[in-house]
This record gives sequence, C-alpha cells and structure tokens, in this order.
Amino acid sequence: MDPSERERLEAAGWRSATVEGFLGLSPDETALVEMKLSLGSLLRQIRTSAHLSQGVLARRIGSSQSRVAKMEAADASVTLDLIVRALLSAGASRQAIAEAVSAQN
Amino acid sequence: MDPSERERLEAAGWRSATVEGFLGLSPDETALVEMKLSLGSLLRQIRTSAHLSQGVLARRIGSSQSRVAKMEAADASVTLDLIVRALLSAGASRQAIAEAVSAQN
DNA sequence: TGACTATATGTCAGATTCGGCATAACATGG
DNA sequence: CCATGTTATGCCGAATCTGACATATAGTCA
Repeated sequence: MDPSERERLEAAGWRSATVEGFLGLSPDETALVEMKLSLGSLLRQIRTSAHLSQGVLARRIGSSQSRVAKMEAADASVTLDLIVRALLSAGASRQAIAEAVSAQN
Repeated sequence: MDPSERERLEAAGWRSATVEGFLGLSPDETALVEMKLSLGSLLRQIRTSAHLSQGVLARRIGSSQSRVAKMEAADASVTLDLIVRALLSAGASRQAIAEAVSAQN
C-alpha cells in the first residue's frame, strides 16, 4: 500500500490494534480494508453512473447522506454489511460485488 | 429458495422487515442472506479441511465456539464483517471469498 | 451405560455501528 | 461576490452485534 493511501486510511479512522501496528496493519486487516475500499469505489461508480447524489441514494436505501459518503470512503465506522446492502439496493450484481472483493489494488 | 432452506433461515432468526415480508425476503435481503450462507459454508469447509474444531479456530481468531457455529450457520446475529474476518484468519484468499460471494446456490 | 468431544442454541452486558443532524468544504453558475 | 448543490466530517442517542458463558444435543469409544 502506498504512503498517501495509508494517510487517507488513517484519516478515515483506521488504526491497527496490534503492538507493531504503528508500522502497518496485519495482512488480514489490510485485505479487509482493501475490500471495503474497492466496494466503496464500486458504489460510487454505480451511483454516479445513475446520476444520483449521495443524498438521493441515501433516501432510496433508507440511510443518510453522511453514511453514503462514509461508505464510499470506506470509513472505519461502516461495515461490509452496510456497503453490500447499499450496493445491492443500487442494483449491483453479486458478480460485480465479487469482482470488487477479489480485486487487487 | 426451497421451503426447507427457508425453514432453516427462519430458525436462524431471519425475518423480513417488510410488510409483505411474511411471504418472503426482498430480493436484496435474499441475496445478502445467500452470500452469508455461502461464506459460512466456505468457512466450515476451510476449517474442516484443516482438521480444526470450532473451539480451536475460535481461540485462534479471538472469538468463541458459539460465534463460529453461528458464522457457519449464517445466523442472523453475525455480520458479513465477522465472517470475512474469520475467513481471512483461517487462510481463505480474496479470490476464494469472491467466488463464494458470487456463487448462486 | 458413562465419559468425552464436538456442535448448536439461548442469553446478556459491554462494545460497536447505525441513521440523523449540524456544519464545513468545495464547486458551479449567476 | 452570493446562492445553490454536493460531498466530507464530527457528534450523539438508539439500535445492533460481539465475546463469553451456560446449557442442550449428538456422536464415539470403551
């Protein structure tokens, strides 16, 4: 992971729970964060393709604009569940979601 | 989804929040539940392949035997996050996880 | 049968995440 | 410059999820 990306993630609230963690997330933690980033990007892509604002999508899926912003940014306070629910509501196929899950950045 | 599977899911705590939901989950809810079932199966497969009991795996990933049982059963009280974390800890690749996500049952 | 191991199910206090709200930051077109 | 629309960030009470524990169920071996 490049340093600027790391900066973004730390700003987004990601912190390692491990002792040596100041220098990096564990491989598993990294994989999970990368999945969320990838899924967040997919959500933004689908949303913008549909010409929807975050606020409009939020109402459509029963959430709030701030949550959608956080989903797309893969903020530490959003779960995989929430992002996947949003993706499904926005019309993403399981196939598309799977591709984002496996994508290496 | 066949009726016996539905029975299992209702026993596992799944209930639709929609009004017409007594007759079925929404397509999105169904897709999410199917993803969890698929990932739960994968977890069981990986665990048994490694000849680990639920209890041993649980300690290894910092959880409890009952949680692992619920993950594998896709109980309504477990999140996608928890299952995916467990899978990564158990050594599943993102590719393998992605396949479970896209799999149609 | 009883002892042992593995898995399933239920409960609960504490931790985490949620939607909603306020507000800041940024862009675009008057 | 101002107004308008969009997105980002911080906060909070309510809702949800977690690990831990107790206990039930089921299989195996002697």
